[in-house]
Amino acid sequence: MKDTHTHFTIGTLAKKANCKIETIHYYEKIGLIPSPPRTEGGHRLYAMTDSKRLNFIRRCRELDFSIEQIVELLKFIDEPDHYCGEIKAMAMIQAREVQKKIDDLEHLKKALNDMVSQCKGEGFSIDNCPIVDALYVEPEEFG
Amino acid sequence: MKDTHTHFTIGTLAKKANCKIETIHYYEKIGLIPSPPRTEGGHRLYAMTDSKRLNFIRRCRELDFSIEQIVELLKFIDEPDHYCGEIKAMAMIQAREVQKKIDDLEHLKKALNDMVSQCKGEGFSIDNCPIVDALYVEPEEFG
DNA sequence: ATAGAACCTAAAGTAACTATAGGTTCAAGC
DNA sequence: GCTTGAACCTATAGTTACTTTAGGTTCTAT
Repeated sequence: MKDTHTHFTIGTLAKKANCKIETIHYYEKIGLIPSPPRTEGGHRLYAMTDSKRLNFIRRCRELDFSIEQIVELLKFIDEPDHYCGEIKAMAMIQAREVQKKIDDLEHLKKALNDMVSQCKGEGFSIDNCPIVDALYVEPEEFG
Repeated sequence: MKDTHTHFTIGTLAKKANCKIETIHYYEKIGLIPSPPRTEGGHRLYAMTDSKRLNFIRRCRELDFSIEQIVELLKFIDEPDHYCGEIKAMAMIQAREVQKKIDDLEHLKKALNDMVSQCKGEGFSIDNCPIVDALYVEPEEFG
């Protein structure tokens, strides 16, 4: 019996991280995750650490972080010799970025909800739709 | 004197819609906006209708609608027999999507802030990182 | 031993633009 | 009328973060 609890194939890793095998290949190619050991035949073998790392990456991607930003975040993890001050500073910068993104999205949400609440959905034709009107905004200077 | 009030060049249109000339070229190429008439020399000439349409497209893009979704929205606008219920539905779906993203980001922000306040001086490794722990979600079946 | 699932590499395709190259036209100033 | 430079033209390549395709190899279960 193989030690399937501590070592698994790329397909299993993909399922664990909820992504495709090709995505893992891609991350390896760009150096976001390390090249794992292989079987005799060349199949990749992963461990829990890899799963955690990939999971982190995928969650960050879901949150719209760019690969470049994730590289930065992973520095927190990959360089444990960093002093606390540096880590703190980077985490704070990252938190500010996140806040900015939240603010942007709140704005977006409000715009969408405003449109929705002004529109009764029925009885309005396109010529008389608040959503269309809301989106057809002329710029101040070039009307 | 040219009729600059009703006809303008691509550069002017770009400014009106707050986008680049190349983006307009691109939209024309993919058929999102019609090919306008040209001058003798081949320069594109636009009218107010074009400006309105492009403005609508750009606003939708700002709201994270995909080009494909915008094609759908424009169908509703181009076919006056449609009611705006469809547009409302799409806006609602979009708003829900945005809310989900906000919730995730709030989570991440908390994780980052927690990390800042928990930082005591040692570095974090992959197995000992508050951010990773906060983001790592065990998959249901594959723990 | 063999079938088929899972894996491998390399290259091309996708969305929604952006950037570059190299040439043409237009409008203003002399 | 001529020149100059901004604005425009086309076509192609580059960007990000993957996904898809093609064609071949390995692994595992019967």
